[in-house]
Amino acid sequence: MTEGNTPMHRVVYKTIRKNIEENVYPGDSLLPSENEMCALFEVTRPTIRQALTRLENDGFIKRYQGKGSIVQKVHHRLGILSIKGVSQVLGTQGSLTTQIIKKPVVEPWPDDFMFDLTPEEKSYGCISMKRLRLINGKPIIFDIVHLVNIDIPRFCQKKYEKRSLFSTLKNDYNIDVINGEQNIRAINATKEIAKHLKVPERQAILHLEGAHYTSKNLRVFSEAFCSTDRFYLHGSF
Amino acid sequence: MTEGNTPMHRVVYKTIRKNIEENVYPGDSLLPSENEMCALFEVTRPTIRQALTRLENDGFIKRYQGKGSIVQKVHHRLGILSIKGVSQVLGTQGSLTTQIIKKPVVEPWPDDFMFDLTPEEKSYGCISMKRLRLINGKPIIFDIVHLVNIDIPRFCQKKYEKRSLFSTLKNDYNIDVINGEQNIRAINATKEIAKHLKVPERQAILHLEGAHYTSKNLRVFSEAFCSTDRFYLHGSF
DNA sequence: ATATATAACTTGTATATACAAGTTATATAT
DNA sequence: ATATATAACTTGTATATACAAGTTATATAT
Repeated sequence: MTEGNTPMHRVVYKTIRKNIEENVYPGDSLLPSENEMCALFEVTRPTIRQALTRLENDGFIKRYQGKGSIVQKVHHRLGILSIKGVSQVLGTQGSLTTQIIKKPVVEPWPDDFMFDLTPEEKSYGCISMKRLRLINGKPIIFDIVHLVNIDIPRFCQKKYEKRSLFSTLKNDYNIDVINGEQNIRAINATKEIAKHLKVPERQAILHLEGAHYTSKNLRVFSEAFCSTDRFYLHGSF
Repeated sequence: MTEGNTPMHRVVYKTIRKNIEENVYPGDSLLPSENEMCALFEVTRPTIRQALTRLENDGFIKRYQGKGSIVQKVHHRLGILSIKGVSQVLGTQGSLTTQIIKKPVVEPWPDDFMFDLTPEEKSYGCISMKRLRLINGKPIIFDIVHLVNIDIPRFCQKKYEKRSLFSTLKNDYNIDVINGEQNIRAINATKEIAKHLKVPERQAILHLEGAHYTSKNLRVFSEAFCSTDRFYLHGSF
């Protein structure tokens, strides 16, 4: 009924999602039918359907009565929003690359941190790093990450140019993001932000403050500044 | 098993949601238990649970094992995001009021409309109106609505200062929003936008282009400009 | 080769039933 | 009045079963 302590509907959800993210089930393909998955996972249809409902809700698949479940193309995401090109000529928005502006380093929290911290979190201190994300060589996001310094071994020594921070946490440390929140504003670019994003100073920039809640005693905070002249954020509901 | 043509899990979802929105179940209160609702709606637990799962997913309730389902306070929403004050001293963000800048009027589509239109939609033309939304007298959103002119009787004669456009569609015309999408950018305020929002020209403004898909052959488009110096948009995932 | 009817698949909706795990109310002992 | 154990509630997880409604594959007739 469960695998270890994980309920089967969660096991099914995670497995299918992982297969989608790793292109085992590519975008636009049909997932195995519900009956096939019952055999695969050795559970019954209501359990499979619970997992599929959540996958559909999270945007990974779309279900059609009588036809099957179609895998949706994975978009680059920023919290609840995905990044989309002003011109769709890029296909899947071109390749997203990352430059590390400031490598991960242990330091005290900034004085006026954007989210309230618990006393425990304050006492741990934080690890911070700065990244620039580019699509086709054009900088579109400048972000500053802070995570609680709960003494994750060798975290600061790892390379993040080619690996997602969150997939590193998941794969190397078995730390999963459970949920999160984002605050969104528009600000005029400061000199520093303008320099990183290669836009004129005072140009309008999206400012996103996000907090991710994980399966361990670890919150990950991100402050992202996005240039939206050639790319925008997209949400559906 | 269904009510008219509506499956019971949807009837349950709509009824509970309506009761929450109309304060029959106020924020922070306990919903009736699943067993009580089975009796109320004359269905079984899986059907109730399907509706509750969706209510929780949409942010209306939060469920606690062994305890019950707590109604969440309703926030003013803009698509998938809610409006939150920079200072939470406002409680539920103060009162949101609406001024109609331009009353609903039938007119041709703008030449360079933000979303692609079908030939059918183009031939119908549109109804458009402009609104200003204020919190505690401070303008925060200037929005321009276009909806396809499918000949909704007396639509242009109705008052929208005190009524939601979407609740008017739902209650007077039985037209429900099914889903939608939003594109989000930051722009520098033009002279017109600055005037409406009472901010300096060229100040950074959130620009949201939204399309709502309804139960009838009607799409509703909204172009919103948001001042985020005292309020910001919030999303959770 | 083509059209049509039907079989066989798919997802959608729903009831019935059972037990696990968490919280709250109540009974009892002191 | 207080502490503790237990009963009674809640939501969480899951199997079993059946039929509805939509799509696709196949069989058959021409």
